[in-house]
Amino acid sequence: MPPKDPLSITFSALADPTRRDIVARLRGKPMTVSALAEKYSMSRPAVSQHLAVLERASLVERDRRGQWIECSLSPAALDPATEWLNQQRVTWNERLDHLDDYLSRSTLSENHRTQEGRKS
Amino acid sequence: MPPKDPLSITFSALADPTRRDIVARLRGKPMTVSALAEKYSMSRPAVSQHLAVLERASLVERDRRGQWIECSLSPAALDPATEWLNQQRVTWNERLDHLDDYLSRSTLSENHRTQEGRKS
DNA sequence: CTAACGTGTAAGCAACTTCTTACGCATAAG
DNA sequence: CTTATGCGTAAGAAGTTGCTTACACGTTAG
Repeated sequence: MPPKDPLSITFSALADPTRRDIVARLRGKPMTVSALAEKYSMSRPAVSQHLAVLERASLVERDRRGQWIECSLSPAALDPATEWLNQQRVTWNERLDHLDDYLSRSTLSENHRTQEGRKS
Repeated sequence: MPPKDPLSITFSALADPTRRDIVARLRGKPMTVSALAEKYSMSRPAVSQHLAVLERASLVERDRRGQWIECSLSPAALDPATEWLNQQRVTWNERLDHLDDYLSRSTLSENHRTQEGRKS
């Protein structure tokens, strides 16, 4: 069967609360697999498999450090998904002015040009 | 057994190329179910089931119009997913922006968690 | 009325997910 | 060396997904 397209891989990687929590937790600092596994009420292999899904989506990298493996985030892999969602917004922008309130604090930064101010 | 959380419902609804195409196609112009089904090489019940998934994610509304059912988007349902994705990126940039502070200060307090403090 | 159309639901099936336990392998420690 | 630790993979159970065909139900046409 044909391999899944990248966007589907990304979205289905994010369609699990444990994996989203891993991403959010790694957002602050890299962690080893066992340090991550302590945070969840499932077995360590289950966490390892979640990490494999995130790695397949290019969201997480694992670096061997002696006996330990340090997991770190590759947040650029979220860009295509974010871009797809923003693409949907473009056509809706007349009806979505309330989104500015919803997102303004997180999206509007001088470092990004992704969100142009809409006509007011 | 426990019901899925809203974010997981949204992301897994988007984790399918047919459903993303339906969302993109419905963007701006409502369509009937059969008009949608003509666009894909699968049976009409399959499209109907995809619509049910999108409806369960509050992304699509079906309105009976006589014999036909018109499908339209409920774009606000994408807000939480967009917000989550942007949150990840913002925190990543905050990390990079704070890196200089982090390296130049010997003591680390949680007082500098604001976005306003990040100018070069 | 009867027939055709637009649609949803039911049942079934193959493929995929998400967990488990058991095991293998490498590194570190005694 | 021998043992413990960190981690991955294998195999299997249980549930979910994505399709199919068959059918039911309401609406429109003749």
